[in-house]
Amino acid sequence: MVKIYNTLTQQKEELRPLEAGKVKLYVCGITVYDYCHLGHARMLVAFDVVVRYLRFRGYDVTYIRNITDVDDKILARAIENNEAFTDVTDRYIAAMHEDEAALSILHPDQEPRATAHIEEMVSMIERLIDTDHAYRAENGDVYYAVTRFPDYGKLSKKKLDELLDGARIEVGELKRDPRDFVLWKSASDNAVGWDSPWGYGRPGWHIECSAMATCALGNTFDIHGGGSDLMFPHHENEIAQSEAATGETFAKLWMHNGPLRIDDEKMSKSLDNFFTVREVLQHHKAEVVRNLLISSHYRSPINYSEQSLVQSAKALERFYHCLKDLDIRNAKSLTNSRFEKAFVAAMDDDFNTPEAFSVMFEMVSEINRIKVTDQDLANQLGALLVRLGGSMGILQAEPAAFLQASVGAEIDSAEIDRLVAARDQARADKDWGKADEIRDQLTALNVVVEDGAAGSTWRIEA
RNA sequence: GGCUGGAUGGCAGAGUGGUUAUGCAGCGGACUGCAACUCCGUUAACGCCGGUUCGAUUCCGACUCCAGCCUCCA
Repeated sequence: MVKIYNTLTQQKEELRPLEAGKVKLYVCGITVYDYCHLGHARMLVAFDVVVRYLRFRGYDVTYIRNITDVDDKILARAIENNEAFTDVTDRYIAAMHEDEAALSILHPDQEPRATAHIEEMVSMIERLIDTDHAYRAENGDVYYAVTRFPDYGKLSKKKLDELLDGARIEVGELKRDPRDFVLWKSASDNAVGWDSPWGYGRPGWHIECSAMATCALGNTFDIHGGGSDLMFPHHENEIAQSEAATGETFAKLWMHNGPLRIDDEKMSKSLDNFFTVREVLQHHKAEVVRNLLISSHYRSPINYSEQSLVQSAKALERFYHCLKDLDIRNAKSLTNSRFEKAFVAAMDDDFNTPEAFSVMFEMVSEINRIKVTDQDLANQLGALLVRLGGSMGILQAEPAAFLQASVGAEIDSAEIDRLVAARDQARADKDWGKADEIRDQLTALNVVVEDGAAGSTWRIEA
């Protein structure tokens, strides 16, 4: 029984899909005007774990994550670079797919783009105008009349009159109410845009998700997710638009992942602490980054720092060290063990990855303890460990490959093998001085040698 | 100012009305030529003040501090 924290009700709820065994999930994706940053990665990984785990639990998940491929920032970037806005979006969509692949993020089942759903947006806006939830301003803009939706604020727990205090009144205001938000922006004929009943223009940001989500999943679906910073106004507005247009509940359950911080500061361009995924992956193993992103609960803030990366790397080293001597491939995963039950209980409880990790580390201890005396059981436990790790998208690499991989510096593994063999010979000759000298050379290369019963192995020190 | 969430051992980070989270680090021991890896043992915590209770880190209330959102934002 999977329980998920619902932002709407502010409590954990049992997952009861509309259709038994099937989960329909919509997540707000990325606006593609630049490379993905670590905050994006956090969101992508958080929902990747949701999808992987629900599938692990036997659910048939339909995962939709949109791409915002038209908006002011994209258009500004296109002008800046003197290129077509589609050149900008094509480039960053391709880059996003590369980043996702590197971080072992599964493809959504559909990746709808805003520009491919203008028609649906227009017809939704028409319905909103017909029902007096929206109005056309003099210049062709269309606004949503927030006061016409009594439930406005139910997701972010804001009261309409409280919003008035903070609302910014813009110069040349065309809105009837400062809290209203734009559904359709009029545009000059030479700008990017589409024809509409209200004139040439382009859609507002919020309407695209309402249109694409209902188009792909129906008026009502199971889970809607996104970053916590999207809760207001984006998700609040999605609810207002969709529920006013369809008269039905939009998403039953809302999930929000917590923010990513950099060295204990909010990540922002002004602080110049903005890391892109590809920058980070030049210096760190993708799995280490991914593991860092799931080592805290998805709703908590995560701090990204050199220290937290080292911790993540060490945790993975412990796993892979344990798996290294096992024969996983020919082992059958243990079923129904107390470990699996504890793991499932942890993950069923709102995807509690830290608690799941504690179970997995207990498995590591157990495997290390018995691996000499009961190789068979150790292999089975190892297979289980890999299977459980798979439900979170980790531990799928070859242990030796993980341990000997290095990022950034080129490693000459043949040379290392030669040094290790030479040291082994020196040890066989009981020439400790020479053996230690070679080890010093290896240490200088960031290589740690480990002498085992079956000979010496090496790994790259994180 | 409003709303939401948080304050746990040296660090990271779960959880629980009474019993070891877990990882890293520390300490003692085993293993090792010495290490590394691993194992065994071990130290150490629940912001502050009240209340409920036989008993609270865990429930309730006040307080202090922190973060996020209220503007584009994953």
